Amino acid sequence: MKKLGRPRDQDLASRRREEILEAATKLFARHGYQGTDVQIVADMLEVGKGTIYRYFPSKEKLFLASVDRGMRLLSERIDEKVTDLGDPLKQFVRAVQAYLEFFETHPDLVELLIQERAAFRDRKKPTYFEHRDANIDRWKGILEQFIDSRRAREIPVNRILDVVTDLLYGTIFTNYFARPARSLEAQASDLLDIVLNGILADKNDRGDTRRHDPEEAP
Amino acid sequence: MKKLGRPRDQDLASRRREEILEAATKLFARHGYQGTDVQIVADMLEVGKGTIYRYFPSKEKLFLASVDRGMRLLSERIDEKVTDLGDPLKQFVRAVQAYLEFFETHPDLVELLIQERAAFRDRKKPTYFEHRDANIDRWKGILEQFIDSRRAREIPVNRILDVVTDLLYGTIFTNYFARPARSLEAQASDLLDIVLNGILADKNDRGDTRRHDPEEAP
Amino acid sequence: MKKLGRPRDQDLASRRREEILEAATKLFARHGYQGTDVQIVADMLEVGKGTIYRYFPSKEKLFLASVDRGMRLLSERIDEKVTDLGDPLKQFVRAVQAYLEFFETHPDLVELLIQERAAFRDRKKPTYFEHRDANIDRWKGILEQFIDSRRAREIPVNRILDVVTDLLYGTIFTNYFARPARSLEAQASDLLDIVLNGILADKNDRGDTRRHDPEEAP
Amino acid sequence: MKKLGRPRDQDLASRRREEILEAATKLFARHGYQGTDVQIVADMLEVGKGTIYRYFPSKEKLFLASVDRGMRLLSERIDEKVTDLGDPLKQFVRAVQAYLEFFETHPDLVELLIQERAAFRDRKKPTYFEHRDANIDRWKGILEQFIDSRRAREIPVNRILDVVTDLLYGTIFTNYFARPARSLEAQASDLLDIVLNGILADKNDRGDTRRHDPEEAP
DNA sequence: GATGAATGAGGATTCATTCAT
DNA sequence: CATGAATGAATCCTCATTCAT
Repeated sequence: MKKLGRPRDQDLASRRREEILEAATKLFARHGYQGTDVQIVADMLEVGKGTIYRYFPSKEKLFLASVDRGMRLLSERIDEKVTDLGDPLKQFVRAVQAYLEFFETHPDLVELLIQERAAFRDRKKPTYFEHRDANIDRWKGILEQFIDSRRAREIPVNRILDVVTDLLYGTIFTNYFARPARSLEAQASDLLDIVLNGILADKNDRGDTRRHDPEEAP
Repeated sequence: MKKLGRPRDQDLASRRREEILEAATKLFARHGYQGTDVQIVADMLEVGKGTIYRYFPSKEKLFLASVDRGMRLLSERIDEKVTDLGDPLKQFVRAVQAYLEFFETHPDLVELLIQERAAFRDRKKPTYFEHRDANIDRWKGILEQFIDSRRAREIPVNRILDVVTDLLYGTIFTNYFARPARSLEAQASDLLDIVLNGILADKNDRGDTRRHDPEEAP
Repeated sequence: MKKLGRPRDQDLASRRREEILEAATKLFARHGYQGTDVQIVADMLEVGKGTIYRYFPSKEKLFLASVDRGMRLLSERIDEKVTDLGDPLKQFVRAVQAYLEFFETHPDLVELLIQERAAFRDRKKPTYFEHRDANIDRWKGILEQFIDSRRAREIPVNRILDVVTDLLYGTIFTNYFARPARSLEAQASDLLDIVLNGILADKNDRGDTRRHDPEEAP
Repeated sequence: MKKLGRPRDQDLASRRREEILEAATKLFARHGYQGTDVQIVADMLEVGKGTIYRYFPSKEKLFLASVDRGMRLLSERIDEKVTDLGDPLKQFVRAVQAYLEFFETHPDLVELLIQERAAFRDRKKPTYFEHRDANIDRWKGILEQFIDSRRAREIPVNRILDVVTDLLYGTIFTNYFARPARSLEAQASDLLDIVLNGILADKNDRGDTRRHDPEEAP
């Protein structure tokens, strides 16, 4: 007697969820979190507003699920690109390229990251950093390998990763809202050139930059 | 010849403006743009709401003026620190240090930058980039000098500046909302070490990172 | 001649109705009329929401049927207790006792009566009064008998019934939401003592209470 | 410098509050709590909806303040009528009369009491009982005096008050929604006649009504 | 000049009811 | 028959802005 009547359709449900997240991502990116009425999400999908609320209990949850989906897609993309590469340097380079590529083809996600920070300032660790922290150990391992092989200078991996992740983070924002369009490959290459080689001609030209104290002249 | 000296009212008015901007900065940072009622700004200053509107024609203008004030303070601070330094490398290093220092002591401004992007997504070039663009040529000159002197590798200055400004931009955001507190000097130093020297032990270890095409194996 | 005996489905249907009303009574009492979603009634019975609508055409009808069921149970209970008692006074006393007892064991019905008045203020004579009016003539007869036998004072039975029904009505509400628990028997007894005997020591001590006009002192 | 600008007008504020409560009482009584949109309160007063919210932070608070105001008016009215009467019986009689009178001229309050119980079932002790409890001790004293003077039978005052307050409570509800209009004086008088004198002709005619156990025949 | 009283457009969410499966 | 997916009208409350005092 349990299963009379219309059966619950799990497949339908997850297809719907996905469709809704796709539309929501687009609209939250276009209009911002506050500027997006749940109604317009419903309109875009040609369903009733109540339907959205069947799948997501609130606008907030809908938004956060959209961000999370975006970050999952990013992780998957990077994993795909990096798998099967033995050389740690190659893995590193590919990851940087994949990261920049992903955000170029998914600019909506950049917007979502900003919106999330703006709207949930004090309620939630940003999804971006949650995902970053979940992956960071793997990259520590890869970089350590690379340093152990003497191909990189002996810099604590944490410092390298801080600099690199900050640089990438800053890059996607700047690309997104203040940089004239530009070839991705060129950009990745330039960025890597500097990170890998630095800008100095001579590595000994910089005595006063370590633990520099501005008050105490040399 | 009624009044000698500076007109008193002018002064009063600009002191008021400044007070309002200071309070507004704090509150917009704490509650976000949407979350900040003009009323609470008035409350913090113990004036009527109407008074705020006498000095700023709208909440939007008040907010943008707050951001602008913050960016002006940043520019002034950097200028102060850099003036009188002859060596271009020293100027560069000091500017990076001053920038990071400023945002550490003025975290509210980081928040304001995010809020501005989130709230005025499509209405306005972010104030941050307006200021950056106003200063960038000066830094191009400094870096060119540096390169001409053969102390830096011959990399187009635009590329260097893109990487460095992206890195700084990413750093202040990450510092602001996801990094455990850490000595500023150490951070500046680590960042500069990598930017100046790169992470590779050997500058010839990277043939495949320029204009890399992932599909075409070497 | 397909089916002998009572048609099975008829039975099933009315069992279902009864189950639904039982659950609905509990839930309407717990959450109020507005606060009770049809969904939670379905959930409690582990059926689909549509099933509820198969048995009751609307939430309103479901609610009113719940109240009606409660009042029918009350009437039945009182009839049971009163049948076979010859003495009119005994019948009266037993009815009062049974009434108070019933509402003590069915507090949900008190809540339903309030909810009905609150929600259908202007759309319907309260079910409680419909039932009361249906029974009142019988009690008039009983009381008249009692008065005719000279055991009660010659007071118009309508007046007595008004006072008694008002008192009972007030008692169940007060019991329900503002009285510390107390023995039912004691309560019934106290109430009847006052109604039957009054509170005065001397029946002549009250000249100024009949048709009293506060402006005109005696 | 404190008191420049438009001064706060305390008088205006409390006049407004009173006006709003008056309108709200009428409308909550007419349409019920749920059925009353704050907008229609605003409309009745020809002000904006926001104005209502300036004076009461929520619909709930507005409603509860309306009930409270009603109960305060009732208390005042009874106090007025009872003051300066020496005889405890007279005070009692007058209070009963004033109570019934008040609810006859303020039927809206009856409705509010029902609505309050229906809507705030589990969130709040009903305002009616809060007020009743605040006054009950005074009446205990008065009745005790009366009993001590041997004019009333020796019944615990609590029992008397329970019966009387229940009766009054039941009466106002029944009057309000199920009784054909009737002279108040007559009603008060009938009610008091029964409470004071009881309905029995002979006080000894009721051996089986005290602590009656229906199972055990006499 | 300064104030704070008034306004009302705007937006998130709920839930009774319908009906395709 | 039974179900649960879909719907959208209904409703509370916020807050930027105006302007009489």
